[in-house]
Amino acid sequence: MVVKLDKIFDSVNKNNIFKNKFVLQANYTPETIPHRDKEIEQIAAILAPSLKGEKTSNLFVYGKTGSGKTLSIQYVKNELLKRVKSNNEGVSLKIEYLNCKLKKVADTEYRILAELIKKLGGKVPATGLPTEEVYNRFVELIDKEKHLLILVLDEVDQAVKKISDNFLYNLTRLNSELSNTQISLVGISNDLRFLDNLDPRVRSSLSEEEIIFPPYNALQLQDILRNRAEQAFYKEAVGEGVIEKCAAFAAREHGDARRALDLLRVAGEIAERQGDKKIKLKHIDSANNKIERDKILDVIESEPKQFQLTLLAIMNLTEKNQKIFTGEVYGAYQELCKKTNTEILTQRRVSSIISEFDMLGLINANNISRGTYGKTREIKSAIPKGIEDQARTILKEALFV
DNA sequence: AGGTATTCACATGAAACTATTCTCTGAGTTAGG
DNA sequence: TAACTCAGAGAATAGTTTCATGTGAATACCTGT
Repeated sequence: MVVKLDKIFDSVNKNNIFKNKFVLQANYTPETIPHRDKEIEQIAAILAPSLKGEKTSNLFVYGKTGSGKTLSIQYVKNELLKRVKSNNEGVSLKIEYLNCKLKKVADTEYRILAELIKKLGGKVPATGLPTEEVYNRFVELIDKEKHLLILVLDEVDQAVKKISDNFLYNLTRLNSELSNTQISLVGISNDLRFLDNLDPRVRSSLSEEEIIFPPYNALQLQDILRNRAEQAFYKEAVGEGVIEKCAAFAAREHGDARRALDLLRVAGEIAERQGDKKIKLKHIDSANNKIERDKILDVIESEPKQFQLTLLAIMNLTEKNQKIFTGEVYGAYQELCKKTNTEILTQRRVSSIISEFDMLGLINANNISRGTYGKTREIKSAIPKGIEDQARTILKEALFV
């Protein structure tokens, strides 16, 4: 055993691939953002009036995941703040960034406000207050002194989906209640249709300005990857065609740069673990599989118990039949509940759970009608064959079946 | 044969309920002066 | 009398249940030829 571990530790020590892995991690902010000059300039132009202490237009930013939205905004934000500091003209500018997607941080109106208050140096209990009161405290806090406040709401679509859009309406309307401070909103979304199903009042005020981030194409992705790879890896560690292949993979997925970087990092990790001195093309393939697999298994593992029971029921049934229906799933689910001594939920609820799995992409469900035999959903497992067994094991362990 | 009515087995939505978590408030209690 | 404790009221949220309503097409049921 000892020998084995030594080997592993040695291989880490030798580490002839990574120079600085941090560069490839998701939360790393590079100094340069290639191929986004135009967008950054636009953002800067829109937000520039804030330097003079004027309220800027509200801004709405679109773009698929990994197209550099957040990065660009952060960049402009930092530059603005730097400028304000050096200008020293007594303009008090605050820019707060908030990611609305993070669970437990910001998925209700209350929590978003609470989080903002916390970031601005205030304090508010995690629960117990009426939402109205939190608004008041928020207003009180920011209106105390003369400020210019720019709120950056990342993934607003998520927030609105969960909360309803009058939360945004309240925010836009807040300016009229403020005497000292002015608020501008910057919304970031990766859903292009998001604005369409928004209250017209909110829409018009939120999207005074709009910027669309086009996805990166394969060549641009290569640039980005090369840029980072230089810092992340030792010179000889990246094999021929590796960058190109990563870029190609990610380009296929709507030009997601984050995905491309992940791919490169995981490929590096795999190469390292296998004791190779170089990242080769085959490592990328395994990396691609691994990322895909981990994503699915993570989701499965972190799902609540009732969800896991439902999923196991579905998996057990799909093993026997190609096509299964809601009723059968509910039946199998009930059996499992009895076996595991779990409370049985109503069919209505299980139906919702099935819908959620569909959204997560763990299953495919289609509404079909079977004539006299009723209308139902036809369910198919979307878990790749290769990891079904692993998935099943995880489920069984989690449920003590 | 062709047309229409029925019927099934759920889907989908809305509202109401439950348990839990947390703050705030004010009454009652305690300890010190 | 000030400080402290503690129970109860009120809020918010997640996860559910209850109730109500919707629905697509295979089949049953007519109907007139």
